[in-house]
Amino acid sequence: MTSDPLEEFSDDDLGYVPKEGGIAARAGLTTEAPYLASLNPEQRAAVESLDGPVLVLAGAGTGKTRVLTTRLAHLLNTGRAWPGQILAVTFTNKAAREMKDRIGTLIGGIVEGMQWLGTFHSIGVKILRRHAELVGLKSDFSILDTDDQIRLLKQIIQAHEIDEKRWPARQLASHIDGWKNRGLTPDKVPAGEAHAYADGKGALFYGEYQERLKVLNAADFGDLLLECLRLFLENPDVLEIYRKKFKYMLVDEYQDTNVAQYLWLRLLAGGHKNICCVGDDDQSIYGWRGAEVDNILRFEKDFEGAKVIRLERNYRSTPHILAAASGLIANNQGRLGKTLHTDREDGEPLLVRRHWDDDEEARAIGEDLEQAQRRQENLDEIAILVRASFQMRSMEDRFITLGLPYRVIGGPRFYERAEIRDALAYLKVTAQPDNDLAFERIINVPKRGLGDVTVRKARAIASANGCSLYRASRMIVETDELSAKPRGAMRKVVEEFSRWRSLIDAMPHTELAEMILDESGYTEMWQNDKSPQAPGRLENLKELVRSMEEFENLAGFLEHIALVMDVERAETDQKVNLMTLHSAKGLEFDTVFLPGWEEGLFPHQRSLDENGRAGLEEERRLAYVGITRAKRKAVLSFAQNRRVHNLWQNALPSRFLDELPEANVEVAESPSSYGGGFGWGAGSGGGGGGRSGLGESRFENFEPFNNTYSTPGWQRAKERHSSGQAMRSSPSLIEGELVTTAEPSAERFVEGEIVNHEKFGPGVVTHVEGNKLTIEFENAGRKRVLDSFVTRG
DNA sequence: CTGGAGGATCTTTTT
DNA sequence: GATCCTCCAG
Repeated sequence: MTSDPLEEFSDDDLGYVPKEGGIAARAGLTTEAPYLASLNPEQRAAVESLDGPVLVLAGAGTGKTRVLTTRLAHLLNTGRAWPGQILAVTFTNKAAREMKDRIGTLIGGIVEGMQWLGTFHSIGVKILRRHAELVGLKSDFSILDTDDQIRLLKQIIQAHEIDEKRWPARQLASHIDGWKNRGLTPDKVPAGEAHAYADGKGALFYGEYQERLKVLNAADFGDLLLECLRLFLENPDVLEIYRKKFKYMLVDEYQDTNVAQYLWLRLLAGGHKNICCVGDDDQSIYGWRGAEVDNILRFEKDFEGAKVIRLERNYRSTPHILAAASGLIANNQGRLGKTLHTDREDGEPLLVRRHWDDDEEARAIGEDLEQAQRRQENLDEIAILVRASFQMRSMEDRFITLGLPYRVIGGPRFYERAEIRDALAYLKVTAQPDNDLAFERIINVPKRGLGDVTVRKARAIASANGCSLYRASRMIVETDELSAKPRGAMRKVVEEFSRWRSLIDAMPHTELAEMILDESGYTEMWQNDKSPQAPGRLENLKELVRSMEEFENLAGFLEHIALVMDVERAETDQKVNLMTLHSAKGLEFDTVFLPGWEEGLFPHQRSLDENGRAGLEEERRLAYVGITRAKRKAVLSFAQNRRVHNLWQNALPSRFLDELPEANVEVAESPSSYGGGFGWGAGSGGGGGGRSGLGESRFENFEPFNNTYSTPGWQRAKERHSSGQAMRSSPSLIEGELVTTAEPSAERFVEGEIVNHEKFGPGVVTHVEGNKLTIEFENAGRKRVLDSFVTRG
């Protein structure tokens, strides 16, 4: 079969224009493709508007992925473009894979030709490797992960003798990431911002870091885009190649693009302007890592003559769920505005539950899950979505006790585990001897007597000779620079690596990997380790070798894992899903549990403190994402007491709960609510319900717990809450509300005051920070608590 | 150079 | 509570 047009198409046929009718015509299909018939009018418009800039505003559950894939199929089917002429970018590997799969089922094997369907990063790498020399790299440059990045920055910080305690490398890394996200090279960093780190050394270090990367022939994640952008800007001829090549562009989750990505897209779309962006401003939840909601809000201005298509018909959720989510998100100001509607008529209101503490919350959810299990419901269709990962622990504890099958999605990434990184470092050094960071990582793992001193000597030789650490190590063993013991150890390491390298082409890469791990003593190190995690780590190492089987060779495997930080595990058993709200985006479940709707946790205090109103709105979008994951049922809950860092904090119902339309919400006391043995102890002072302040949460005082809310601490907390609510109308004051808001002086505690805490007993206030008190308790030691938990005397 | 003890910091989310 | 880091004694 030489008639397959794809076989004749080479990626370098840039000027090639497919003949009229394209693949479909050749294959003898009719003009009215069957896949169009099943679309609703808006979806169809989104699929068929092929020319010029198009923004598809796709609300939650409106068939976004379907539109994207059908549009791709349509482009191919109508002969507008060959697979290799379409650029389709996503944010996650998962999304890219899913799109590939779905196109595959739609139009068969053509997917193979879609070489430019992938994440921003993977496409960036592909382009960079081809033109690496133009940005000061070699085409086999290595890709640093966050960990490598931090270690490299630490070296730079140390070289400048900066106190790393005061200026953590992490912080510098996040500044640099931020700059890269905004498309700023070191020379472009605004002077004011350079001062954010180490009294103005930020930009300087950024520059040095970039230089080091070039010497190491490496790029970090941010570079994959930024350097690509620089490549295009400095080499118009290169840009022109890609402008011609990509006749059509497709962008998924456009609301998540950062400035660098936006600039990159705009450059590429500059010629033909056939760019279609799909997204939902209401689901923009990645502002903290540089995403600019503004990109989507500004689309019509940026791309002249843009067509905007709204997908508002929801195929996922019940009317109650949709109405609740819509009511909530309507509180946001910066949005394009959409009204989701559905034809469904069934459904029950959202359930809001109050719990005493996080354990009770977990217990209640556990009971619901057991019931669902008894009713033979599909556990895969149930999810618990939490704001912060620490919330997962009480859930997991409970599920383990109950023997409920569950899976954690997103959790600690496989490739980020220490043992996996070590093993990978061995493989990397074998394949790429000049990978200094990898070599440094394992030069003394397992312990072989090559400590700091030895490594420093080797590094000195390396920089004196302008060569890599590995080469320097080879040189150093020929000299008397090292004393006998380290020299012998070093010689052994270096020789082993060169032996392993010589075997790369001689044996299957999986076997080689096993051999390296065994002969280096790495496996043995964990076998001798008595910690309870050790067997799991050995298991992970086996899993790693197993996962290598899918790849042709070592180099292919290493390239893959640099970009795909997660491993897909085939799961067949039915399990309840546990994950963060962020990783739930794009998924849907029959029933969704949303625990932890408390002020400070959700919305997260940090979001409010650091980003004020914008932070609050992003949190609200996160809430919107959470609710709209549910097809049939959503159960929201909040706990009045939550353990954070092992000390108890009292909490108030999230303002988001109050923003849900009453008609769509049903309030329930926790089914297993008996308050436990904690008790509020003191205070019976009656009549607490007298306040009818506008700001009071309607979830604070429902029966039958009313009487417990009259303690002085609770009263204070309520007042604070209402002052917080008052601030909602004057958004500029959002920052620092609740926890740091000053109360009327009469209520404040001062240092040295003797106080009593319901749980910890008597103690002395040693420090006051807003309403956070540090108290030296007679029996419980030093704790940080909120003032509403203690009484005078 | 190693290992253990003690201390600080932290828990938003990802390529 | 956990992990990561630093410091100090062998």
